[in-house]
Amino acid sequence: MTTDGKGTEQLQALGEFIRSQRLQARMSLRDLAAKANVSNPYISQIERGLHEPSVRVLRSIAQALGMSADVLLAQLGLHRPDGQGGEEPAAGPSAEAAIAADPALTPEQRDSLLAVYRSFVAANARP
Amino acid sequence: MTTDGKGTEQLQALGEFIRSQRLQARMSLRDLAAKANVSNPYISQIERGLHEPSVRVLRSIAQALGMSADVLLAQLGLHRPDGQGGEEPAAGPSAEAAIAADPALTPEQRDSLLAVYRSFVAANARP
DNA sequence: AGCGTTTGCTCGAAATAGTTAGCGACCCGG
DNA sequence: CCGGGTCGCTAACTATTTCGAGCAAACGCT
Repeated sequence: MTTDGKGTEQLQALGEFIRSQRLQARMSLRDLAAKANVSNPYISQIERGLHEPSVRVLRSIAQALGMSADVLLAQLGLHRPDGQGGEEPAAGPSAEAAIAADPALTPEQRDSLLAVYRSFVAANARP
Repeated sequence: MTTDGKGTEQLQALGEFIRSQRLQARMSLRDLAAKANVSNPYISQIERGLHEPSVRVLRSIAQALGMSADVLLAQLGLHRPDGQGGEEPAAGPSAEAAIAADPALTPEQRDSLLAVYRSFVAANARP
């Protein structure tokens, strides 16, 4: 009700993002669950977009993954529900090359960032 | 359990903040409720710290009050649990520009990726 | 082969977020 | 003094999140 319809997409994106981060950190569901003080099945459900976690849980997960909670909240659509800004210059090759060449990142961080980027593009390209 | 005990404070702070903003906008509980598509009693309970609203409701309230949802989330304790207040631009337009300009990403994805990137760089610069 | 552990998942029950209905207190016009 | 209006709040109910217990498949080990 209310304003449903596209929230599901956001949820799935959030879940895939969390999963990609967890795998990148070589953690099992139970590892992450323990580190975040959340039950393992619940993490599983969140990763598959079946539930919308509360801010408390979101914060715990973010902390357990060693990242700011803003990132996860951004996934949930913290900004405008309607992504209409009005300026789309486009043009330019994908960010992959720039990430891979950035000297401010460690190799692991580059890997992680590229993984996230690819997961985004993949999710984006699915019909 | 877990790490509770201070969450109540945050909740009350959030509630008082919302109430003050609502009063400043000369709105009644019912006005705000209607504008945010939430029931009036629930707003009342939130304002008195009896419940922790979900991100969905939080976003609606923020929008109805004409402010960014970040502000309300910050009230909820989004800030660093580690009393470190340093968030600096630092400048390093390496991959940032490429990510921001990538046309294969949705606006939300761009923001997320940028947030991850910045968190990496920040962690990197930390002793 | 077998045993034990770990992986991710499904299925219910408990806790909590959220709603609809309605109450007493207050204000203003008649 | 009575309606009719709004104000914020409480009570009872429904919907959702979150948890604990247990399952099948896949792993290594002797």
